[in-house]
Amino acid sequence: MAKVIQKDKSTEEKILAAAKNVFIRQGMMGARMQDIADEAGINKALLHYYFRNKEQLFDVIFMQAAGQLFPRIRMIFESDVPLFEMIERFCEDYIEIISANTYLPLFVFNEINRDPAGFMKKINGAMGFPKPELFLQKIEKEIKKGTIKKISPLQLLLNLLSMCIFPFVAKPLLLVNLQLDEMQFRAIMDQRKKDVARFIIDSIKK
Amino acid sequence: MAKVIQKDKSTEEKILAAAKNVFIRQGMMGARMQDIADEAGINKALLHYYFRNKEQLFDVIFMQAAGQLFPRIRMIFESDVPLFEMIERFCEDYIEIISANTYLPLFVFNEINRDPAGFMKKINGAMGFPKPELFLQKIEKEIKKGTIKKISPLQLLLNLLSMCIFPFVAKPLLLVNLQLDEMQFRAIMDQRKKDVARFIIDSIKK
DNA sequence: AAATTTGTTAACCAAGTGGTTAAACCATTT
DNA sequence: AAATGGTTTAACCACTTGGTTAACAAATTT
Repeated sequence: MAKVIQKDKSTEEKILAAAKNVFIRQGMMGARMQDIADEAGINKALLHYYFRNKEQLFDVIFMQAAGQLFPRIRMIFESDVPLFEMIERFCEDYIEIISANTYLPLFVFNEINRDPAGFMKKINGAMGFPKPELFLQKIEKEIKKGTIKKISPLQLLLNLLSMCIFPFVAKPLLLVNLQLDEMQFRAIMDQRKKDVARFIIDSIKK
Repeated sequence: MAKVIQKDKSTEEKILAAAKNVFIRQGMMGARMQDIADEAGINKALLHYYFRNKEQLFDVIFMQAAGQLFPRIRMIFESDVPLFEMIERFCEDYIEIISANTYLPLFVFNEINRDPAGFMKKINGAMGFPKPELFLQKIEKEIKKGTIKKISPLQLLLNLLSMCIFPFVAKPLLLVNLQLDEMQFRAIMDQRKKDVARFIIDSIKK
């Protein structure tokens, strides 16, 4: 029970929390090791004691962020449920996951933009990137069955991803432009779980 | 074919072109004045001769980019045409405009994220940010008339923006993950102009 | 053509930058 | 209490950063 053989992790945790904040605010390039140390309330040398250098620290933060997102997306895309249910699940789960870390999408897209090949290598090496093949197949099957309208599966996938992910990318703009606070934004996104799914299904069902 | 050896291009133009590339690749924080000078093929001191400092140079680039986007969006949102036509126009025009500069959305969202209040001040001072009020009103009117389904106007606006803008934010991911080249991406986005409008209208019309 | 203004450069600088070092601190073990 | 070994710090270092200077070259004006 109280078998805490682990060394005291409070410093490491403080560093990770601080680094996450700074990297999100400033990006990999803009982040300063001194800022991270200050935010963690420690000496800069101690950063290098726990994480050899900036890139390694960033990778830990990034993989930690990616690790809490991609595997769950993957599971949804690989689950063998009917198309409409898969759409509903994706909206529900994706928006729920990201609502706890709204910064994630912009953070991830910036990293991909900075180094697309390196990103895929990192991710695929560690956990495998979500592949939407099954989702695309399901769409084609339903079209052939005649249960949904004829539509490009790729375009439908883009629509689903867009409507779930984009509002988080645009969050700072929405907050300042529509003068929303965090709670209102959260409420809108909560409503959106059901709205997006219904919006899509309404559009494609015959 | 490299036809124009840009000797006729003025130094200022060379700087602006170089700065744009570097700022897009590296972001405001990641960009180095030396890199911009190198890419422009000039001495670093000459950069400061034309643009006093980095921030001013960035502002020029940014306002130039914003200036070719926001006024046109504004015009669409303020044009007095029926709802469905406004949706069609938005998809058509937005995707067409951005296709010529696919980097713009991510660039803009990063800047907003870096300093939301400062962004609004800059933009509103210079050109006015597109206000979707008329669009929202039109939706409510159509709902009352009973020509479209009951739907939250804000959610519908988010859907429209998401589906038009997001694919450009996600472009590097799409290219590397779906193994597309620039031409294929362009073709998909071209197809999308009509597809998104129809997708939306199919979903909301009674 | 002389004087003046504009464009361009190499060399430089102060203030950071990521990263290292050596010494100190502190909880256990001996 | 001395020794141990992981943790933390102040001081430091080599290098990069944005920005400046002073001299020079090329137009432009007189």
